[in-house]
Amino acid sequence: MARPKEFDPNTALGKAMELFWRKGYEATSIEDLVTHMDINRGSLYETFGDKQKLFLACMDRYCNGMAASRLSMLDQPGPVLDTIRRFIRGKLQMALADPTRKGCLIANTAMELAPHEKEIRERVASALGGLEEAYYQVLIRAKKQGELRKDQEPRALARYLTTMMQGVIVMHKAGTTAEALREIVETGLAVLD
Amino acid sequence: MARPKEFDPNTALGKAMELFWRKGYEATSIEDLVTHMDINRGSLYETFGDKQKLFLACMDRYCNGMAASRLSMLDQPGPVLDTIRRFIRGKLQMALADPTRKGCLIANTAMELAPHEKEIRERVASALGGLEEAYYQVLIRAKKQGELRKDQEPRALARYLTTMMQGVIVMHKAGTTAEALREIVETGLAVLD
DNA sequence: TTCTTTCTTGACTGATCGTTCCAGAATGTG
DNA sequence: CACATTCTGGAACGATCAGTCAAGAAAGAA
Repeated sequence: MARPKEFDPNTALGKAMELFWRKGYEATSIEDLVTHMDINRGSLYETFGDKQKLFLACMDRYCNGMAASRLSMLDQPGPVLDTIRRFIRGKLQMALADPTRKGCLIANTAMELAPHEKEIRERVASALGGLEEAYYQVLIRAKKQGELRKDQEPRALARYLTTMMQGVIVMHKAGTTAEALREIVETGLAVLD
Repeated sequence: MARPKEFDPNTALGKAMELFWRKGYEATSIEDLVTHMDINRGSLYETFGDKQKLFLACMDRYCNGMAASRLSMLDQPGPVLDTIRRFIRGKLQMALADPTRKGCLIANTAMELAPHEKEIRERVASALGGLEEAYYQVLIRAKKQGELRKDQEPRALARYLTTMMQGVIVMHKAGTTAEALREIVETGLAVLD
């Protein structure tokens, strides 16, 4: 009869995600992971496969969290564009509340690994596409409710908003002040006016 | 009498910069550098110090190139805002012409190392500040010539433009198409309208 | 030609890398 | 209690890491 695991794979995966998110892929060693996840290296390999498979699982875990976050913030009553403004300002607040300035795992990975790893590039593109699609669906409603001008294209705006927030993440990691970041976001949101 | 070096330190530095720019800091080994720079490891250490000092020298080299590029594109005649538009579109063109999608060394470094390395964070902030300042000087002229509305703040717009381009870099590395990137940039430039 | 200084070549060091493997422990059924 | 199966702990493997060092080569002045 098999001995049950002494660790919870899901909890361990969450811890691995935190570490990869903060340090990146290359700078995170198996030793780092084993210590942070509080499991032994044999269990890590048996449960997750290898370092890259673990990383991919972490990206999935992160994207699941993002998807839930989008659902809870975009499906809200009131003026549609305000929904987007609140969502984006909320995202900025969350980033500003993070003293380690680890940014977004997807953006981090886009920069570090996407140009070199096809499977990772596809995962990143899929994640960004999901975020863009969420904006798009909301902007379509905004268009229908007359909140957008004729020349304001939902798809273009959705892509733009996704991109702008990536830029905010880069500036945040570079050390830009909270005040400056808020100003940048407000300036960028002017595209919706 | 000393034997002269068989390699040109400036040429070697340029090659190191290319490699760090493409692969990042952690993923680039001394072996990679030695091979790519076409010098031997003793010369690398004797000339540049160590890996991190070499990296910092590469950042300086990159920033010098950026500064020259800004000068040559921002000081131009004609409507001032068009100068910025051309500069940004030119930057996008340069990025799109790069099959390796290596992005911008400053943005890459902001994401990979800035949160963890104080000196690197300062260098990154300085570089981004220089770019922002260039936009700012041009936007002040635009304001004076009546090309900006009263509510359009040069400093806010300068920060915003710097940020938006970081976002474009992330999306480019993530695999976004040229068409989509052009649309994003045009949408983002609408803030200047 | 000799001598001094510096360069190149590449071996070497100690540490760490990702991954595999083994001994002993723990689990639960028969 | 015995047994089969799985888990934990952590050593070990082969490779690579950043950085150091020694032998021999090259340069040019005396």
